[in-house]
Formats: sequence, C-alpha cells, structure tokens
Amino acid sequence: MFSIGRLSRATGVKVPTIRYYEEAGLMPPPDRSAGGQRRYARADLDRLHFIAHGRGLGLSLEAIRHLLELSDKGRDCTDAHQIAAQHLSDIRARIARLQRLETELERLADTCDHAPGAPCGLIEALGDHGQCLGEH
Amino acid sequence: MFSIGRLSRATGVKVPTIRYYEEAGLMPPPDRSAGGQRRYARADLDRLHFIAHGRGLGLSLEAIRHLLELSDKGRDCTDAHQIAAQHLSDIRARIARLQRLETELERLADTCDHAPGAPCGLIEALGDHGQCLGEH
DNA sequence: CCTTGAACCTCTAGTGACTAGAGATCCTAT
DNA sequence: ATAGGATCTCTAGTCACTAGAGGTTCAAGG
Repeated sequence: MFSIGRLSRATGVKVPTIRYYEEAGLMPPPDRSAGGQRRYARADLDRLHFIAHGRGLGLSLEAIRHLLELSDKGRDCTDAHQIAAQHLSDIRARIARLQRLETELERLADTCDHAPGAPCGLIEALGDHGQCLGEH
Repeated sequence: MFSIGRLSRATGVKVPTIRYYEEAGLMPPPDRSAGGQRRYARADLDRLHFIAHGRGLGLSLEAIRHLLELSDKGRDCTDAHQIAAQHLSDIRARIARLQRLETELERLADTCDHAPGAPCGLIEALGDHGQCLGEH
C-alpha cells in the first residue's frame, strides 16, 4: 500500500495527473486511509505503468482506455492490434505532413534576401499562398 | 465590403474561427452594417490569408501574432526569420520523435504471435516499459 | 504524547485553437 | 411583404493536463 506521492515517483506520472486519470475512469478509485488519503496496491502500479507507457507512445487516453478493457477481459487481441495499426498509420501520416512543412518552410525562408530596407520575402510569402509548391 | 460568410468562402477559414481570431486579437474588429453584421475590406482578406497560411504551416497563433506585428511595422526581418527557424527546429524535433515512436510501435506489434488463447504480446509489452529499446 | 511541516485532500479555473448549440436578429431575393 | 438563409452573441465542450487556493492528514523527531 503506497500513497499517491510514492506512486507518482515510481511511475514518473505527476500527482495531479494520477487524480485526473482516476476522474477520467482510467484508474479505478483506490482504497482510502482512515483520513481519506488514497492508498494504492501493486495492481494500480502496473496499470499506471501501462497508461504511462501508452501515453509515451502517443496513444490517446481513449485508445488506452480501450486497450485496458481488452487487457482486463483478455483473450482476443485483434482489436488491440487494430488500435496499434491505426495509431501507426496516424504517426506515419503526421511524419509525412511534417516533412512537407519542413521543405516548405525551408523554401520560404530562402525567398528573402535580407536586403536592408526591402520588404521581407518570408513575410510576403506568408501572405501569398499562391507562391507555395505543395499544399498544407 | 463583404460579409463574414464571403470572407470565409474566400479563405477557407470557417465563420466561427474568423470570429475567434477577432476575439484573440489577430483580426481587427471590422466595420459593421447598420444592423450590426461584420463587413470586411480587402486588407482583412489579405490578413486572414496570412493567418490561414501560417496556421497551415503549423505556426501557433502566438507566432502568427508576432509575425503580423513585424509585418505591420515592416523593416527589420531578423525576428521573422528567427521565428521561422525556431519553428523549423520544432518540426524537425517532432519528426525525429515520431520516427522513434514508429519504430517502437512496429516492434511492439511484432512481439505478439497471435497464438489463440495466449496473452497478447502487444498488451504485455505495453505494461512493461523495460522491454523497450529507446525512450519515449 | 506532541509538534512540525511535508504531503495530501477537494474544488475551481486556465491552457490552445477551435467547435457546437441555443435563441434571437438581420439581409436579400422574390 | 415575406420567407428563409445568414448572421449575431453567449455559453459550454473538446483534450490532457496544470496551477492555485484553502484546508486536512500523516509520519518522523523530540
């Protein structure tokens, strides 16, 4: 049985965040001490690790909630793999998009020759999407 | 002079978003018709194009606000380039991070052999960060 | 046993960049 | 003159937290 502070230190998840996860239904309401403070057991530690790991991988709380359900009632892991696959394709799409932005921003910055007194090519280009090559 | 709806259609920015930009101080309070409806001029169109383009590139409203100020009082474009450079390095950091996540997720999904009745390797791995190679 | 002070409690509000809805008013085309 | 689409303001909700106020409890040292 440990306090919320120890759970926090053990997992790296901040105290208010743990309480937030409880309110959000990801962590079950724990036991309480005589004075009303939260007391956690081993299973809670594992569950919080699971959540923290999922968040670290960029999964939404919604997705993690779903995975926890699957984990709770075990067996079929098709859904779990589907969630992971969906997330993976999200990540790939985001990478592709960011790479387009990277290219575009590099190009925009180059349209300015920094001539003293002249208008800034970068700012001009921002006002005129017509100058852009790809879309974003 | 056009209505907010026409401005919206001309820029692709939704009507409530335009009002939000006004409230956020990015768009100046426009003229009003006798009945109190917003009436926009050419300069507003250009400014909104600028904002939309910046957003499309992933700039924060804060950054755009700053760029608009620079644009308004012209001349020195050092700051503008600094904002762009900062954003570019943010983008690169995000790409790198997402690529690490991509690798890790691919690996996690592979730890499961889908054996019927066996626990899901993916879910197990999510509970145990110790199995991970990089950090995230 | 008592005190101290760190940790804990609940509750409210704020973040960024919008989006959704209610209920009322306006504008334009017929 | 009227119909109905567009607009108005205002409030509240989204996601995943974070910050702060003001009060209570716990554990260690004396």
